[in-house]
Amino acid sequence: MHDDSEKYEELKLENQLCFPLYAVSNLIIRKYKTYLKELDLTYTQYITMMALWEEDLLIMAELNQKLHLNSSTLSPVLRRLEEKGYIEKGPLEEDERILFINLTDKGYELRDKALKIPKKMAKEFKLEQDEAKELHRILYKILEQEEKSKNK
Amino acid sequence: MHDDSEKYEELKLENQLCFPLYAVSNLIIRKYKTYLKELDLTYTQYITMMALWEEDLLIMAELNQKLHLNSSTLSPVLRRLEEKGYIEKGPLEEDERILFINLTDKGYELRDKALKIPKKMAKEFKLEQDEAKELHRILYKILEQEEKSKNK
DNA sequence: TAAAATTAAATCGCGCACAATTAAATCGCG
DNA sequence: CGCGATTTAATTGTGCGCGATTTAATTTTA
Repeated sequence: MHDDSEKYEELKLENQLCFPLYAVSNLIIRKYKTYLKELDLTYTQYITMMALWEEDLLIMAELNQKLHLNSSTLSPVLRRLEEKGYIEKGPLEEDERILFINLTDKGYELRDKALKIPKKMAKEFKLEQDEAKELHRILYKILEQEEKSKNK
Repeated sequence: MHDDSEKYEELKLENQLCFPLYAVSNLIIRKYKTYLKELDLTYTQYITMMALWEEDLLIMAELNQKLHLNSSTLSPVLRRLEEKGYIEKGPLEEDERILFINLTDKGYELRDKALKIPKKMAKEFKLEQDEAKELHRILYKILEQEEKSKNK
């Protein structure tokens, strides 16, 4: 009743949610690497491009919010994307503290090459469609909960 | 019908599973930092300690498998845990290629301090119990799928 | 309107994560 | 036994992720 396994139950790896989340996230990013290498992108660079393919011309603050990453992570990512010629960026004329970011033609063109990646990744993970949907729903519930608590 | 939004639907951030997984994983680790700072642990060091609290005396290969991390990640993590005095490690006598790892007394004692962390984290994320269970189940399904494909 | 406060992004330092390579110990086959 | 093949972990180099700090532009306020 009062042995270790009872007392420390909450500290077991298998009873955490954070741990499988972390492990699966790492696993998926590892899988992406193979395919992203062909596009000369890292995973973080890839999701940054995704955000820009959806809406060209973003400012840093918008990208921070969309990707849940702050400028100390994204600044060097954007620098590398610019060096590769996929984006261009600079201070906004109206307010030079603000950084605008948009795609170059080369960045636009990459979108068609990227199209095959989701198809390939889908084959790697065989979840039932309702499981995938449920996973998606719960994860976004957590993210939205966080958004709300931030805006308080 | 054949406009951009249709063609590139699969490339939208909101249609990915990887992206919310990655964002939630980062978010949770960020939350842990506050509490782990008191124990002088990083998140990766914390899950390493969790593995050892469950089963003292592991070898590197076992830890790799348990944490889904390889030695190039864990070697420096273990070095830091040893520097902090929480673990000790060294070559196994029977086979000096193999690294054994076990807790020091100080490492054992940390377990009681760590006990409050799961309680604090539970308050941060308000998921229904059945949602948490379902999330847990699906994540482990993905991890087990990967295990199997490795052992082929 | 000049100084103080605020805002936005960049920089810095640290610790992962990982693929690729290296180093060292053991195994196994002739 | 001897030596090439294999196994195991450590090292190396790159790119995040993040908190804390810095830098620079704009806004507020006295």
